[in-house]
Amino acid sequence: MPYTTAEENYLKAIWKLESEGLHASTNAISERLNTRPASVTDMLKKLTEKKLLHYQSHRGVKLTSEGKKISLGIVRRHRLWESFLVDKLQFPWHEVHAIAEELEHISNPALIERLDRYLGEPTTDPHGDPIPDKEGIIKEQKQIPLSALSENQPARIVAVSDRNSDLLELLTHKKIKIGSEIQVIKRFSFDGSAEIKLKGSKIKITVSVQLSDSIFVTN
Amino acid sequence: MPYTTAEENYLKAIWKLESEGLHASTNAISERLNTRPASVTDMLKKLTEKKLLHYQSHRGVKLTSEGKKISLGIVRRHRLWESFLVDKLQFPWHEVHAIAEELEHISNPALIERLDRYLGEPTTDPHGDPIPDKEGIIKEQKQIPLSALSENQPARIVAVSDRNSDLLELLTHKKIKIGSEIQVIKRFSFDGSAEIKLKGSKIKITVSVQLSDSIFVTN
DNA sequence: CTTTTTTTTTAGATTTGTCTAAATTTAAAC
DNA sequence: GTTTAAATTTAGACAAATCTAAAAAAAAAG
Repeated sequence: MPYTTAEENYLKAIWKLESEGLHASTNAISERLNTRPASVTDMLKKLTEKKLLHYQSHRGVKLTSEGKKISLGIVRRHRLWESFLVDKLQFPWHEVHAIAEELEHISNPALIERLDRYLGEPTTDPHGDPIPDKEGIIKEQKQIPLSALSENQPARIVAVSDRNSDLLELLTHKKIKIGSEIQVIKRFSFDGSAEIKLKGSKIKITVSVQLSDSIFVTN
Repeated sequence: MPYTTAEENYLKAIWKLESEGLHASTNAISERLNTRPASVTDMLKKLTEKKLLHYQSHRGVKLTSEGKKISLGIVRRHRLWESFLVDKLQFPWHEVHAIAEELEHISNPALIERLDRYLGEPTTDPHGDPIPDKEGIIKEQKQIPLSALSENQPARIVAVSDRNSDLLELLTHKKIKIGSEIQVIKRFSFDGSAEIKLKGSKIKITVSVQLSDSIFVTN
């Protein structure tokens, strides 16, 4: 019942791949976790024995429903701690991901329940990602990357990738926030960059492909 | 520079023994950590190589000044988290020690600094133990166990052992709190038990030796 | 000051999570 | 459809932290 930090990191990585609609292959997991593929194979076998994964050699893995449950618990803890760090300790959002990666492995249920209540039972974390509830139910809102938004279509930023702290620093600098109303003025096929406008501001902001792939909007 | 959880647990155990005026012998450490003496010997060697301990075979250990610094950092984190859990998350104090044992190993300096500020830079934790400051300076207040307090001598409870969650439950039940003014009415040499009176209350409370060894007072 | 007991250390094994290098399987290219 | 390339797994090794059993050292008892 108690999983190691290593096991939890694998579960979370696999869950993320699945939730991004990607195939959880040995290589994909090894890239996310910065470990060698051979190590991944070993762990996949171990987690399969524990009935957390469906695994067939050379075919990648899928979480079992138990595996999903565990993963959602980890994601919940991670996102609650991120909320705590930003809302209560006033951390700039780009600093919180790494710290939450450590805090998420402390799995005392009473702690998480009290933390949740203390924070006012938030439904999204500082990056706009939904926080699974106690039962592991997560409200995925339909969202598309800014790179897929058509020109002139008004939209609202609902989330940004939390993986890269440099990205978040850039967003802060350009004053791009969760909840901002946004519109793509023009997109350039040469490099995929786009000029966007934030509601309530006259100035145009140029965003690179890399950036528009990391910003998620809804309309 | 980054120490493992196991290393930190040894350092903290040794620091505690030293701060209780005890000799940090292999056996004493092994009892505190619930490990076998053979394992302790191995770790003592390892920590000695890292210049955190002075160690001579069969002679026990002492912390070096670097070892002391590291230990005080761990103690600081532990006590700050305990304060957070009680003051902010409203945990009953007897539940917080175990959780803080996990949180204390997260050693992000910015996190601890912000937590400290958020809590109002507290100087003692919920059990009355002093919290080392950022520089590792700890204000030890002179305190004696209640078992050493003479009859009728008025005193104030300044701390209680935090090691045993059952103890804290008992204290809560008997309404014995940090800061309570207290007096030993009579002590019985048969079993070392004592009858005490709390200021502002008529009723006498009987405390066992075990209990009076775990309550610390000043006068 | 020997003998016995206790404490501590050594020696060797085990588990977990990782690695490298080589072998194998699957997928892609021609 | 072979051949080549990429992905995955196997085999074997290693470091960390633990254990048991046995040996050695120190302390206590006589």
